[in-house]
Amino acid sequence: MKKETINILQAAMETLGISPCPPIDVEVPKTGAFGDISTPLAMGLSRTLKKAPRKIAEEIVAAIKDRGPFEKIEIAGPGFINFSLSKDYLRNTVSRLLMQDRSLLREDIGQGRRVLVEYVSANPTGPLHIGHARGAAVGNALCNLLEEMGYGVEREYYINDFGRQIKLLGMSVHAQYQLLLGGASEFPEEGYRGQYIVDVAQELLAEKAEAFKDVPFSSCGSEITAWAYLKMLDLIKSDVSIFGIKKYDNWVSERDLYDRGEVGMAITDLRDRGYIYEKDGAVWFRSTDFTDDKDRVIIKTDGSYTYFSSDIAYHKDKLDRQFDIIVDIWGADHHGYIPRIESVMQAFGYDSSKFKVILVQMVNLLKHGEPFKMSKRAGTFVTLSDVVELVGADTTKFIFLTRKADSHLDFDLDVVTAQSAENPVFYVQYAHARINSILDNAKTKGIDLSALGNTDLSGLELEEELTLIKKLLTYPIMLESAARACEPHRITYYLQELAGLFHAYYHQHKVLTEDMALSLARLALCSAVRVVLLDALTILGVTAPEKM
RNA sequence: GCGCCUGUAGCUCAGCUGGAUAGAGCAACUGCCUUCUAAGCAGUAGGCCACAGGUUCGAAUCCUGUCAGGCGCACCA
Repeated sequence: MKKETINILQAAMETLGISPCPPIDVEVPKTGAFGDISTPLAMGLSRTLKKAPRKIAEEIVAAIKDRGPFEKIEIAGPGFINFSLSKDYLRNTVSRLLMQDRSLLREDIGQGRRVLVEYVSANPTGPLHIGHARGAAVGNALCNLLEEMGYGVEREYYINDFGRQIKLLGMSVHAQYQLLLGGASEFPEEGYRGQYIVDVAQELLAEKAEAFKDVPFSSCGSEITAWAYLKMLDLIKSDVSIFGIKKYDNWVSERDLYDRGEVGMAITDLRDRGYIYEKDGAVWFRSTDFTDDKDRVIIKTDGSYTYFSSDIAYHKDKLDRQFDIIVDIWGADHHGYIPRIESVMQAFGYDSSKFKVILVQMVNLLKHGEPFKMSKRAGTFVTLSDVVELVGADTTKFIFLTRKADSHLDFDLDVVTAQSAENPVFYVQYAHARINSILDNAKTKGIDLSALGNTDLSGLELEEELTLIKKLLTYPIMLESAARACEPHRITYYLQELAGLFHAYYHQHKVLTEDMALSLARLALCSAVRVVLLDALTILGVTAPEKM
């Protein structure tokens, strides 16, 4: 619908000899009174052409020779050109959807361009919690969306398996292991105290028996740490799977970056480019040459690297892999890092407009309406797997996706579980299940559904039916804007609107009636709605149940 | 103090990158199940889009300032 409109307008502009033709913007009007699709084109031209917008609109409309699928083109308001689709075109849409005409679902806007999306990347020192779940839901849906829109997507998880945190994990497990054996109980000051540490220590005991009993951390620490780290990685991978997130393509290890010498090489590269200097016994990156407000230390006076060093190496590694777009999804508490990473990108000569950071706001977890403070160190946190068990993966994902990534979000465990039956995800899923049930019903009545795509649809006359089809036609337009803006939450809103239109239609009109031709036409319409519901839910990573 | 994010109905949030008359879900009130699933539908009510300027044909949307909340400002990771 969008493409057809633009083509018509472009042809008209050519006829009028208006060149260069400005980019043509079309939009779906808020109400049907303004047509099915509309353009403010004439208003935008009024300045350069020095003519009244309505006058220009008249000229454009007069220059349209082939009206395409539109039966009515009219000028309204300050100079909008409003297009209304013919009923035949609308009915034909239903057939095309049933015949799997993919152009009605999405446009290939990616054209194979390669996108890297990094998300979650939680430290491998414990299970994922509710905060990570939001990043996971958004990242997963965004990847699905971009993939569907024709981009070559790689999903990536960066593992901070080097440095202090991971050592603390090893020390915590070591201490817990000694405790289990009744040994000395010197638990590290800032160690992790969650139940999962006890579980892992018990596993260690089961696997290695008393091999490390009373052995000091200094002599068995690296072995235990490496072992515990692998357990944590398994735990995270299992959480990802439990939550119904598609598998990652790449797990990039920070330690590997050091082992392969990439950190050193990245710094050498920056030095060659003239962005490195030494001061006060430390080595600095002059990020102020770019967007950062202060320079950053990368090698401390004691000779060790800062965390930023491996970040430099990691982002250079991303650049070396030649992606067209690089997306990092971070918790909003890391927003202060954007300028310095952007600076790194620019220092390596990369067009930083191809680098995009999506900030996912913190999840404000509530219990009984009260803030529930989580601390991994203290072991008081709600794990992702707990939430999935309590609330369900679909509901959790859908809730996270009904909001812009950077809006604050209260996740009240009581509300979410108590009202789960009124959750918007069920509203949408219910529409899908309901259609399924109607189709089943038709089958048991002996109606042949195999040729719905070729059914005569002239019986679709009702306002509700035409409105429903128009909504289906806006699906690819919505998907495109969601993909361009990297905002998968728009899909959830579309779904609620589509489901709403369907529920209303369902209540006002029987699909299966005495009139067989009409019944078939309505069954076809229902099937077409189902196609889109299923498609959109799949992109969100939410299931579409057959029955509820 | 500086920077980033947020401020839209009683509550939680949308608002399609500047368009036409401001949108939904909860909560409140009124109706609807001998009819394909009531996890549903129909209706009522609810607004100074934080505030003040500016930009233009046109602003919830862009710019400046103010106020309020959140989060960052390490030779930690």
